[in-house]
Amino acid sequence: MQMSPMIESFVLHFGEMGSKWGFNRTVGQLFALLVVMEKPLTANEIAEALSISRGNVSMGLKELQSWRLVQVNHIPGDRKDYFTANGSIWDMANKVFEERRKREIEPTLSLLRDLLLDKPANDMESHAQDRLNEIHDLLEMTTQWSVELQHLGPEKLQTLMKLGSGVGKVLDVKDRFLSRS
Amino acid sequence: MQMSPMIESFVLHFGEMGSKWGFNRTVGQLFALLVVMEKPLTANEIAEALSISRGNVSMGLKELQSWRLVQVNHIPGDRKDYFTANGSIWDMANKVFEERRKREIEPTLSLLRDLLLDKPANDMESHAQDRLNEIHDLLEMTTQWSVELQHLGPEKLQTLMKLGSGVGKVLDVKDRFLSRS
DNA sequence: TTATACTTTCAATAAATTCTGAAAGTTCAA
DNA sequence: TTGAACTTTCAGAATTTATTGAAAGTATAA
Repeated sequence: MQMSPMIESFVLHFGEMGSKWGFNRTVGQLFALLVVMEKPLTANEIAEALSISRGNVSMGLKELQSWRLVQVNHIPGDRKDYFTANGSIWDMANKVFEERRKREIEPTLSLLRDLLLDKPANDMESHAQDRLNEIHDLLEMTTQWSVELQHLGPEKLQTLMKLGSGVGKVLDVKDRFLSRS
Repeated sequence: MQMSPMIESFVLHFGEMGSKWGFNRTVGQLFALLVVMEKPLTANEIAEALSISRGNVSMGLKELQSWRLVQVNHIPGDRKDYFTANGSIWDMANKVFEERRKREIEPTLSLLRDLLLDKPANDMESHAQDRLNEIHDLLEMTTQWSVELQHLGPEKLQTLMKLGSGVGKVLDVKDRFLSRS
């Protein structure tokens, strides 16, 4: 399976960016390839296309499955696993976002909660706790918000985003509306 | 400079999380320590507190400066550099967010724009371009949005976040308001 | 049950990243 | 100027992470 130059640059770039996005190079490439390909691919085709070992592909697919980003398909009478990217681009972005929240934010939030339970032993700790508290509140608020935005569903979210900074105006409208009643 | 157990767990945790947040362990620890400390610290104090080499501290501080997260202070009659975290927790979160956008999103957006300029050579490329286009639009929209939200300023942003999923209702209110005139 | 066509695992190795500490650089008071 | 007090740099060492490929595992058809 030969990649066209366009697809190849995309795949390689996603590999490089992969590390910034929470997975490694191979996983990034794997994902990019599956997203861009029309047909489901077998593990061997993937290994060949990316010039990496079969074992590495297996690991990478496992990782992508833990992110719920790929789907396994079967063809009747064929014993191989066929892989595709799972869901629309929007769905995938959502999953990456959510997964990263779980991995990057939740553990910190949980530690902060623990540390804030203890009484500060001295001035230094007291000041430190103030800072921890600010961080906790910020993380909690943004987490909460992102959860709620996801529940809003794609359509409303898209409306909201297109509104852009116009959101400020909407808030004003709301204030005016409320103060009238 | 001895860290209290509470501060130590915080610092160590931030070190571990650091890698998920776009910097390495040492940089994460450095940052956590500066955030939590009331007084400015010298590079030597930091090295001692974290039990790492002086050179490593110098590198780490340089990195944090590139994120605009630390400030250098001087005390008259003292030749040493004194470091503190720069701005409120809110400011720092903003900076991290913005910096990550620049590093994680912009390069991809720029590559996608390039790849979308070429005419697709065949069916496979045509399908691939459709996918690239979806990704491009999504990234562009969210980038745009996050820029505008930042310009909104902390107060309005906080109002908006506290509104949570109530934002859906506000959108409805806006619709009703508009359709009346 | 065996052979076959596949997948997964994992120990060894390769590659990438981080860290150290000695040396070089800078600044400033004397 | 000099030299003391500091900072930065960078080559090599240590550590961490990723990759390979051979061996083990699994499912199916005959």
